[in-house]
Amino acid sequence: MTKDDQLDAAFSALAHPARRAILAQLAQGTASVNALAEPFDMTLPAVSKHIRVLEHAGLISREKDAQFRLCKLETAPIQEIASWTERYRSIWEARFDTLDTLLADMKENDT
Amino acid sequence: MTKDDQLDAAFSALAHPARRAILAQLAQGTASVNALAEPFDMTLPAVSKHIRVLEHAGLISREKDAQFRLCKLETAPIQEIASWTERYRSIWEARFDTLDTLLADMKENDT
DNA sequence: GCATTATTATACTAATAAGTTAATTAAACA
DNA sequence: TGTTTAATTAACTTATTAGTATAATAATGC
Repeated sequence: MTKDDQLDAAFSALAHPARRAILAQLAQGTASVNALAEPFDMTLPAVSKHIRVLEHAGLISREKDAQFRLCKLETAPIQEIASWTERYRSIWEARFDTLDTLLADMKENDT
Repeated sequence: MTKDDQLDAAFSALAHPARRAILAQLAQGTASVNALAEPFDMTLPAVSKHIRVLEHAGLISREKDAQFRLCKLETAPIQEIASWTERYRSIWEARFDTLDTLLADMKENDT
């Protein structure tokens, strides 16, 4: 899988609020599928599918524990995304500086 | 539009390599639709649609200039995503520390 | 006014996504 | 062994996505 494919999968997986909510739950620690499904107004197979999508994107891993499948957050794809956003930081900071200068100017000139 | 919807739109828009490539082009400065389409092996209407998706997600804005529609990168949604990833930074740093400690341990004990 | 250039709209196809219900697998437990 | 609990698979529906070709709009420049 190319880097682009990995980003495709990660961005696409994160483009659903239920899946982001599942990751937020997993930030508190590992959990079973049933536990993860509990807060949602959705059938279990639907949640199961969301979990598969997250796993396919490498955002979670799974471990069998008796009759449970414990899900665990994996951060690598999130780090990839964070690093992708960094390429744009200089742009937004430059624009913020511009806005900042403009605001300072306005204050100085009492406009 | 709720914050969740904004993130949905942004993540979803970024889940296509052509759209990320368009943003990369726009990081160099504004550009017309034709200029943006040039590097792609794709029809113009297809690129036009990708641009609409980016605009809908707030990732670009447009300005009419004669017969051209100049596209401009907008960083707000990228900042939102960067900020979303930050919630998980403590987790990946903690794990890195663990790995780090483990490696140091191995070295110390010559295992 | 008319041809050219830039862009979008329309109409269509094929693939994928998100959800459902019902059936199945697999381990635990009594 | 039979039942319960956990989770997935299968089959299906509906909606959306990504692309195409072709037609339409809109401004420019001769």
